[in-house]
Amino acid sequence: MGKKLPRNFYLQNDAVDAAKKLIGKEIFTRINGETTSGIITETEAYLGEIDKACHAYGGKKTDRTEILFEKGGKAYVYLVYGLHYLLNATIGEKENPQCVLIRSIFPTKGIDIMKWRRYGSDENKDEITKLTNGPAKLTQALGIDKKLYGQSLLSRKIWIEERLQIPENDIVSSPRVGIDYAEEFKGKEWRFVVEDNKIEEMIGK
DNA sequence: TTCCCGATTTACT
DNA sequence: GTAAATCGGGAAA
Repeated sequence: MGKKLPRNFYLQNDAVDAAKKLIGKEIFTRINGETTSGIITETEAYLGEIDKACHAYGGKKTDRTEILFEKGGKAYVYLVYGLHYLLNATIGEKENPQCVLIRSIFPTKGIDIMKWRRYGSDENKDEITKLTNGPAKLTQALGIDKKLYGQSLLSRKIWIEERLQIPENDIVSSPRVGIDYAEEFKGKEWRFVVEDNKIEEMIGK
């Protein structure tokens, strides 16, 4: 079993570094006694007050964003397009509202449970990676919704563990997705991806 | 109180 | 390739 990431990991004041380091870690939820997990394969960094793509840009504190301003290591969950919940890990000391969006995971534990949550049955025969290869897909599979807003990432409901050491060369950076409004920040390569087949090689599937 | 539109997914043509 | 689904945050009025 892996080791839970310590509080200190989330207190660094550099979401870009944190986003890179979260690649290859394993995220778990335990909802209604059912444990599900996956290895993180895609992340994006949101750099807080200075970042026009970040919800806390300009220090904007609202009911939705207030958790970003607390000490790092919490789940920032919010609804997009009226339909989908997205999950972020908050990063930084108090009053430093950075975060990392988890955009894709490689399913590991509780795969049948995740299939039920996504498809309403465990019969689906799509490639396993399709189960959780999107920011809203993985929240649905992991059973994450508004109830986990603000939940500590060192809790029993949701947490992240050490897992794979991904070689630097296997992590590809690119511009973030869906933030064209962010002007000079839209080109920043603050998105990090490792290919699914690298994960498969490393865990021997 | 009204109005606009989004850090997406899925099912169409 | 385009469009529908569907909620609520937050700015404007």
